[in-house]
Amino acid sequence: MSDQIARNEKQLGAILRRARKQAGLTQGALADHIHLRQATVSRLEAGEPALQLRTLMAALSALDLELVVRPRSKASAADIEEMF
Amino acid sequence: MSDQIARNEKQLGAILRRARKQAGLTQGALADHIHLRQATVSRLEAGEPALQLRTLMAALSALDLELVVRPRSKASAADIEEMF
DNA sequence: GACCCTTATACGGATTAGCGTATAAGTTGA
DNA sequence: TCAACTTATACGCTAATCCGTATAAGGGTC
Repeated sequence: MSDQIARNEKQLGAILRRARKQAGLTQGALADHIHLRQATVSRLEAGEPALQLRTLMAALSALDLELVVRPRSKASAADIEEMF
Repeated sequence: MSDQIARNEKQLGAILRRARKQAGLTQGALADHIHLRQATVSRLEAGEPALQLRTLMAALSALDLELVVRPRSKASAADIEEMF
């Protein structure tokens, strides 16, 4: 799988949806884990920008994911392997 | 600089603060760029969890940063650092 | 001390997330 | 085809964001 880069809410939501499915969870099951409603998970994955940061972090945590913040890469992800 | 890993809102806020300072911007200047108030930037950097996702993404964009979502790695120095 | 720049905090008001609950719409499998 | 599961959407409600504006609290220099 290639890098999961998110520069906006929609990309972030799409990444979360893929990760959740890969974990074999439904929106409802994930929502239970993080004590939020299934409707909220739905909106998160849909990329709504006005959701709370807490919702995102809770979902990431439940899916055992972490965020990395880095300068925007100009080149496509494919040609950057490791620089050192 | 090593990876900027964020597993919670506080770490994310700290990363944003470092990035902003490195860019030579004040909270007010950054707030102007993304059409938010200086007070909102302050709360974002303080790691308040209930801020909107839109606020985070706007700040990242203005600082020319992007997010990478990946499986959690082993505990890093950054985690232990802010672990109390 | 006094001054300036930056950051943190406050108040009233408008908008809205997330709640509980419920249901419509979409998807999958027998 | 159709039932079962999953996801998207709705309504009334409470609480909290973010707004504009303003001010208090730090931090540095003279």
